[in-house]
Amino acid sequence: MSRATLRDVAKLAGVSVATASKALNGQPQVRAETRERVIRAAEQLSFSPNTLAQGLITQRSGTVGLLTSDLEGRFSIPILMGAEDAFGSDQTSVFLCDARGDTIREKHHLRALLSRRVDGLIVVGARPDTRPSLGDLPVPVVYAYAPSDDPADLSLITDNTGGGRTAVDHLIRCGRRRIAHITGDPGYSAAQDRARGAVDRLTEEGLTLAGGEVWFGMWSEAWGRGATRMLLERCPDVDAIFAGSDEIARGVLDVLHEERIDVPSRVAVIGFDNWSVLAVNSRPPLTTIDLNLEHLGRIAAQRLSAAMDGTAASGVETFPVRLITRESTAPLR
Amino acid sequence: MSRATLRDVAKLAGVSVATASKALNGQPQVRAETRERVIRAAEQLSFSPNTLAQGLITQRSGTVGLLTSDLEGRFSIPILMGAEDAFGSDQTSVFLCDARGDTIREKHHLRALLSRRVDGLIVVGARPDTRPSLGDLPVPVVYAYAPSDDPADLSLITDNTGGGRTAVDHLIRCGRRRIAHITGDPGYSAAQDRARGAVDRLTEEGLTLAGGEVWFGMWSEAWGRGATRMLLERCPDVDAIFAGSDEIARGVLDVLHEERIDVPSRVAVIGFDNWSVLAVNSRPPLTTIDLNLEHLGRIAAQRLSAAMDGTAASGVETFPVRLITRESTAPLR
DNA sequence: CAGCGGGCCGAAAAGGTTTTCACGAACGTC
DNA sequence: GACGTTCGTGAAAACCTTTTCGGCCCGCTG
Repeated sequence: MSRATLRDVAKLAGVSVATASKALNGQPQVRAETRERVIRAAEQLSFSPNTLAQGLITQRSGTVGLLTSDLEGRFSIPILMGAEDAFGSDQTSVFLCDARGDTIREKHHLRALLSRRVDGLIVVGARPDTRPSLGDLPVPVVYAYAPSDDPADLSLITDNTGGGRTAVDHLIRCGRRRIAHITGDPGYSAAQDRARGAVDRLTEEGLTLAGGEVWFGMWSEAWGRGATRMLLERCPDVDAIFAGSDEIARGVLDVLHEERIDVPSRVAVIGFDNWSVLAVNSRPPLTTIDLNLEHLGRIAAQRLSAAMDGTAASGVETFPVRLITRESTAPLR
Repeated sequence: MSRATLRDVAKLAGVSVATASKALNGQPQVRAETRERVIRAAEQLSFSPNTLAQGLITQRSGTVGLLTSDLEGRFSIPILMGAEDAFGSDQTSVFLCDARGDTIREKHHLRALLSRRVDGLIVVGARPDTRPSLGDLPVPVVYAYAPSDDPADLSLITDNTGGGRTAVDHLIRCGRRRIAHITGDPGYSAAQDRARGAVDRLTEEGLTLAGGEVWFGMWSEAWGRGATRMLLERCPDVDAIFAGSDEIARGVLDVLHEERIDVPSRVAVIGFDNWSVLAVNSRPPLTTIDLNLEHLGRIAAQRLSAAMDGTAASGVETFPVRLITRESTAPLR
């Protein structure tokens, strides 16, 4: 099965390539009967236009690059799906490249992508902290998840502060008053932001954190377990725990369960990320905060399209997160 | 920042485009001094060749398509990484498309990829069962993870039977004799194959499954928990459990822990998949079977390269899995 | 000194498509 | 019957690069 060219189609239809092109592309200056003949010829040869040649002359390759450092991670994939969705998949295909956290590999991929004449670039960081800008490029770029350090770039991020606030707000609405916060590495802006949001909301309510302060540590179940044990010792009457990630929340649940402390009737637990393999399967299923990453991906695609059409934006846009209610939280009584 | 063409480079270097091309591509028929001049000009203009044009004439786009139905899943990503790795990333870029289990979406993506003149295709199924062949295509195809139903195609799969055998073998070497197997949906060939491997190895040793038979159910923690409870009731002296997935294994561990049954001293537990967020974080960390998917991806890339160079293969190749020993198994005593 | 071969370089074709422009025919108008 | 429109079609240029082949200049050989 070999590839037919437009010339083959034209010959079979008895017209010139120019006419064939116009017929297939819906240009008006061709007689209906002729168009019909061309289309039939194309089908008969199962012709499909060579996108490379098209790109060469239209100066649009119909491709974008997705440059990430978080492939096996769970962030780039939803973003990719959202983006794939927003570009019609027949219009635009996406090159996926994983730099694996390595700057020179990133440069490498960048060169390759530019050489392939991608129409735009989406850059997804591995963590929500600011990352170095790629600088001035011949194609539009949007940074998603991790913002660029250059305000002239366009960055799309999730609202971690708002997420912390939402989580605590939900716990308060459940009637909880003694709320603790166990979270990950304090070196991550995500940890800091979520904690800030949580504390802000608590302060509005005239409350302070159970346990006195935020329990920073690591993004792991083990830390969730350890911190929970310490927390229970220092503060046995805690009635809600806001975990900075679903992994941590799993550790929290594990220890509560071990101590025969019922969730949610005695202690409510809320996670962060809505990583479904963790959140759905836990006992009980975990209320958590969803980052809305597919949405972020869709917006990234839209912004990219806009920029390709000449209306580029810049600055940082923050997108709201979403509360997912499951069974690990419930009103008191 | 706009894109320089080879003609710009040639003009700046004071040579013809032909010479410029040869200079940059290391062709011998150009004087060293001239080459030097061209290279400097190229750097100065930060020239990068237009891959579309190159592809047009060499008849090679330097791209491959990865068609999957398992994006948020954990299988395609390692395969993608392996493939990206095996193709030099500067030589070949990969288009990632997710059909989301939808046949017409798959057709759609396929059209788009062929239109983009990909040099080859890797098809990754969502589950290890046989899937329909894409049929005769103008480019080579390799099926990975899920084999094609057409023996004329080339399929690369993991050895699930061998995995079951390896798991049980490990438990036997740990001195266990009363080994149970809790696994997922019996409609998955993976479940059947793993079970068969396990039973085979048991039979060789003159043993039978603790609990009398394989506990088929669902691929979830909840099933792991439920099955374990039933198992303990029917067969309280079980000394090892082989779980058909890490998710199930998590459920198993959870109940054992709840029942204060020590792992691994009283019951050893082994999982399947080496899904690290589950396996590494569990208590204790989970011994499991790794599918070696990156390796599968690398081989897929190699087979594809070979096919592109004219030496196509067909049939089904099975690749061994790998035992990852952590702390949920240990010799008795 | 004629002829020849080797070393470097440039002109041109090729790859597949889109788009512009010119051309011819058919038709209507005066 | 001459002229102006409109409609449909085709020739050719353009996109950017690689590759073939011919040509030029030099130095060498006979």
